[in-house]
Amino acid sequence: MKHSEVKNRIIETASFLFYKNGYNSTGINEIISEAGIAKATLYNHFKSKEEICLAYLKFKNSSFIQDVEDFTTSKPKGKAQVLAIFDFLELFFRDKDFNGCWCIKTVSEIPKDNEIIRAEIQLQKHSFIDLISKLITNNLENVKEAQVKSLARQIYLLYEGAVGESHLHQEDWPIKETKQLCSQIIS
Amino acid sequence: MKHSEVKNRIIETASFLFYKNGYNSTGINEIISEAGIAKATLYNHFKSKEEICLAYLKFKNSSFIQDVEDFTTSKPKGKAQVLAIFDFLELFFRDKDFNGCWCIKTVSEIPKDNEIIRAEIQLQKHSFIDLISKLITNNLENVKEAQVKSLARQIYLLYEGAVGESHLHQEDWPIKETKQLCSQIIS
DNA sequence: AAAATTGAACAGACAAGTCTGTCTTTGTTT
DNA sequence: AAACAAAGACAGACTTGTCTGTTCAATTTT
Repeated sequence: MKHSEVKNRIIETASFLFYKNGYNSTGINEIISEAGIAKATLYNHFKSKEEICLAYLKFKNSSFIQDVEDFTTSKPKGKAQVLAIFDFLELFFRDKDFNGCWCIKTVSEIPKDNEIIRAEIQLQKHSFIDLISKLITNNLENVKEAQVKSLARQIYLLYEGAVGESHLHQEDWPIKETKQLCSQIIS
Repeated sequence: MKHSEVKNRIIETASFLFYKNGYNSTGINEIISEAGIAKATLYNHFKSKEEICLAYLKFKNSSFIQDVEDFTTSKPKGKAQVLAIFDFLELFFRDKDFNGCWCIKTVSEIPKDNEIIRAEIQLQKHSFIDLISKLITNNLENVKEAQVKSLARQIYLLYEGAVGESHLHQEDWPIKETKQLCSQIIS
């Protein structure tokens, strides 16, 4: 196996396990045995478990941003493209591997003073808010420039609430209610 | 110290540590040394760490429900009493011990198949939704009976989103934005 | 006297990370 | 083409330390 392939395999395996079972509950031994690699190989690619955690967050986020962009742009222009993020979430929720937001999960597990992980997570969330901002300016003509930031944040908050609560309750009414609410505020 | 006082001391100490540092990261040894009791005493009151976790969740929730009720009823009747939950959250957020939602934190840490903990958390959230429903029917006369459930859920989702995101970003704009949004939908 | 608490030792599992030494693959040099 | 070298992957033992939960004799409280 190529060098970069091994690294990807580690990231994918660790991501699957971290997301499914939690960061603290997933041991290095579990990762290597699942990935079918040796421990020294893992530590040849990552200098610590925390470094794998960062790679996990980045991996999840880049897939997510890509998927959301693809999904929304496949919808007809206008309000529909904005509301599409909730339809995307509905699909995400129905997936058997759905386990809520990886950022919230990770923040809940790491010590409060871990600035490195926290900074990465805040960065990711801001990139998502930026995506929503772009969706707004591209699709909602009647929204003034000065309102975009606030509106993007509100939609973001609705989305995040829906992710967490649909996961907690294991039901999809949080998605439906927030989509309904979003529809109200963009009309 | 009385028997029940010891038990309360364990619950308070464990709650403080679980909430601050996380459930998995808090060991039994830390709890007993912080509470100043012997390990056998702890296991005389609780048969497992999971049982302490349940007591922790119940302890946090009953304080919370009580505090929210006291705070909202101290405000003038009408819209203000509903919006007061976001002012309450603002105070909660400014508290140095604020660490987000204990339910979300705990759900993020426990195995997916732990039905006992999960059931308790869902119960707590429903009791909070009930509280919001009562706030609506007591304060918003123009809301029809049939709309109460949906509106309560929406306000609940706004609140929960605000808790999680203010914690994640360590800023209070999520609280301000959701309060603004709430104000819009109840007018 | 009965009940509860104490400290300390204990068991057994598991954690992150290091290290030794071997095997395989790749690419370069002769 | 053959010999060689360097890189990286391999298994797995090992260190150091933490974890939950149990046991027990001694002491304190009621």
